[in-house]
Amino acid sequence: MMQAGEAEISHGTDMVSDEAMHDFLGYSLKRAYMSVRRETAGAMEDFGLKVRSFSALTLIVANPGISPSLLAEVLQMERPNVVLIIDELETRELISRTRDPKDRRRFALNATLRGKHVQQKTAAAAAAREEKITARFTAQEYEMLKVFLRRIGA
Amino acid sequence: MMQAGEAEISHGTDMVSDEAMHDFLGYSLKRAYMSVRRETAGAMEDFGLKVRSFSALTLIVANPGISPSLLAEVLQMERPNVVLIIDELETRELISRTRDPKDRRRFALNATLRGKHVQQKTAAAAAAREEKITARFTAQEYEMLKVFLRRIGA
DNA sequence: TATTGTTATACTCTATAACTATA
DNA sequence: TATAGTTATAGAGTATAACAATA
Repeated sequence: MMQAGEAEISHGTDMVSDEAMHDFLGYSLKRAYMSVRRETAGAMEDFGLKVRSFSALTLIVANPGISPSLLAEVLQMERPNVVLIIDELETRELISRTRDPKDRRRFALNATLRGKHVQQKTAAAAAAREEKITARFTAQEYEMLKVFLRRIGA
Repeated sequence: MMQAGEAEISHGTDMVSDEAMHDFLGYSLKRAYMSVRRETAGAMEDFGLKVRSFSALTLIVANPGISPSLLAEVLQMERPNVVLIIDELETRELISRTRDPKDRRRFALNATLRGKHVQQKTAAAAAAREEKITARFTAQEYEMLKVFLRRIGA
C-alpha cells in the first residue's frame, strides 16, 4: 500500500517504490535518521564541528570531569576513536584534558569557556534545523515519538 | 529529566548520562536505529547478506526488471556503490543482469528463484529479530511509530 | 593482573572523477 | 550532448591489536 508523501520513481509503465523495505522498522528508522542528520550535520559544520565532535562536546559540557573511557561508553564508541575526537576538541581549545589526581591513569575532560559558547551556538543552530522537521508534528505527537524512540534505543 | 530504562554510568558520586543529547531528535533516532540494526544485521549475516545487499535484493524482488540507476535512486546510494552490490548478488546467483533491448545502455535486474528463496528466508529471520523490539509496543503504538517515521524520512 | 589512554592499522561504507557504450 | 554502467580511488567512520603508565 502506498503512503502519502512517498517517493515513487517511474519504471516503464510502472512505478518503483521502496515499500517492501518499509516492512522493516530498521529501514524506516534509517531513512528518518538520515533525513534529520542531513539537516543538522550542515548546521554543525557551520561551526566547524562534525556530528560526533558535537556529541562529545555536548556530553563534556553536561558532565564536567568525565573521562575518555566513560565518554566512549556513553557514546557507544571505541576508546581509540574517542581519543581522536578529544584531540581535535583540545587542539581547538574547546576542552581541556587534566590528570585525575585520584587515579593518574584517567583524564578529566572539561569544556573551556570557548567550548561552552561554541556548544551553545551549535546546539541552537542544530535545534533550529531540526524544527524544520519537527514542525510536522503536534506537541503531543512529538512527545510520543520521543518516548517510542527511547523505548527502542539501547 | 531521567527516563525509565536509560543507561546511567557512575562517575565519582555522580552519574553520567547522555540526556543532553536526547534534546536532539537525530540522536534519539540514531540510537534507535543502531539498536534495531544490531538485531537484524546478525540475522542477515546468517544468510550471507549484509544489510545493504538484503535491501537491494528485496527491492529487486519487489520491482522485477529495475535498473541499477533506479535502484541507486530508491536506495539513496551512489551508482558506483550499487554496482558492487549487484556484482555480489549476481556472483551468488541471487539475481540476473540482462540488457534492456529497448535501451541497450540499461540492465534489467531480476531475482533468480534462488534469490527469491534467500530473500524470503532472510526477511523472515530479520522480522523475527525485529519482533524482539517491536514487542515493546501495542499494535496501535507501533502503527503510530511507523506513520511518524515516514513523516520524517525522505 | 586489570584498566586507561594511546598508536598503528585495517576494514567497511560512502563519495568523486573519469572512462565506455549507447542514446 | 546526455545518460547508464563501470572502474579506480579517496575519504569518512568504525573496529582490533598491542603497547606504556598506573592501579
